[in-house]
Amino acid sequence: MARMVAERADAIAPLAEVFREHGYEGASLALIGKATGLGKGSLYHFFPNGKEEMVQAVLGEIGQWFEDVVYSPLRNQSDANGAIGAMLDSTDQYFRSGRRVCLVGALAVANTRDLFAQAIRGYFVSWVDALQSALIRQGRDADQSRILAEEAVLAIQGAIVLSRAMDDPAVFQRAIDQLRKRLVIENDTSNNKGTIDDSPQNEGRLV
Amino acid sequence: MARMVAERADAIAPLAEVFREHGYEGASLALIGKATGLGKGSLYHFFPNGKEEMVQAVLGEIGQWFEDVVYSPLRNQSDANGAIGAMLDSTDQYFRSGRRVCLVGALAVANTRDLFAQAIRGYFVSWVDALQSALIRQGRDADQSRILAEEAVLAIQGAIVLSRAMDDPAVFQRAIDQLRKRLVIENDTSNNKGTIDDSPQNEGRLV
DNA sequence: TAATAACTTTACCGATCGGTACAATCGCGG
DNA sequence: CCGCGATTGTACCGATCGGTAAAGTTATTA
Repeated sequence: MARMVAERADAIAPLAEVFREHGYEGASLALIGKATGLGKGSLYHFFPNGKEEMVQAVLGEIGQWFEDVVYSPLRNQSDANGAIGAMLDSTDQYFRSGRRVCLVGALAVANTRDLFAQAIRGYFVSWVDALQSALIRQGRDADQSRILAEEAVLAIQGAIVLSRAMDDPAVFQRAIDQLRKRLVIENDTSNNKGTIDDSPQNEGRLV
Repeated sequence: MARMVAERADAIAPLAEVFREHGYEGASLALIGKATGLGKGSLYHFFPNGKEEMVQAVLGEIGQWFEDVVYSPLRNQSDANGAIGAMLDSTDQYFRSGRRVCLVGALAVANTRDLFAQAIRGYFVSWVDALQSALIRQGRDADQSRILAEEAVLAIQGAIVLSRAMDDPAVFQRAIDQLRKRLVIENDTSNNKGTIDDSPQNEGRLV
């Protein structure tokens, strides 16, 4: 027989899925128990503060994953341009082209926002800051990078909403494509370094 | 004493607010009763199919409002450029610079999406189609207009999420500003119906 | 192997859920 | 002023909610 004694860490991933799919209030202890394979006793053993602690644990795990896979490369990787491209790839995979909801974004628009305000805010602030850092290292102006980073993060959240509303992952993928055009500087080794066009129509595009 | 007998139409606005603030599952009949001032008896008299019918009624009202105020001008107004600008103004006001959640967007990411899939899809399809129509009438390429319209609608949804997550309406307003730069063509020196606003907020912009 | 800690099962709690039934009340046309 | 349909208040339903208590079982350690 497989091990009867579970570990807290094993519950995090199923918890994340059930909260993503049903939201904070919609995820009942019955659903949570089914998703994790744990009874109430075990759940309250690992998370004495109930659902709130479960979500906090999930948010911590999500934050750590993004820190390792997305934010840290954006901040530290010498190839800023490559880090931005990798961010778009990771994001597309993580959100399954919009089929998977962003739990943090969903919590941000729910009435339970205040309970997790700090974690929600931190998630997005880190993302925008890290992306801005990479954009600046690409050689862009700091203010323009700020705007661009905010626009990019916001577009990803909006793309999830819209692609789910349309029930069409292509919507999400088009949004990622557009972001790639606006954020990643194509480097033809043959030609000059080029300049960055900050005009409204071609904002941030290399010309 | 005010009239004791309520009308169904009077309940729609409070219903919209309570569903916006608490979501479909989170809006209990107790909350709904408090928000509308109606008891269960009245509520089930006006909406025999319960909460689902209430939300459908709200979605219908929302759709009608956007049709009248946003979509129709985008499609039919001869001044396409002006209609786009007006759309951004209306949107900023309607969503209270991100302080007010988009019910349709919130339903799109909730697990109850399937119940209202048709209305949700119609809301966004109409928006994107109408905006594309205006962009084409501005003289833009059809394919590019499609992409741009999708990006704009998506950005508005994302801006709501992000500005709520940050608890900062300025995030929403920056997003609207950026959209104005990208969507509204300012260079029409020919027949200029507007005036130049020199106030700090709108310096040098056509209003 | 005995003691102890970690984990699980089960039964149960009061509160609230969405929804129903129905009698009482209201406004209005006759 | 009557009668009738539209509206409302209230009591109630079974189900489920999040959470607690405590006895039982398993793994770890000494």
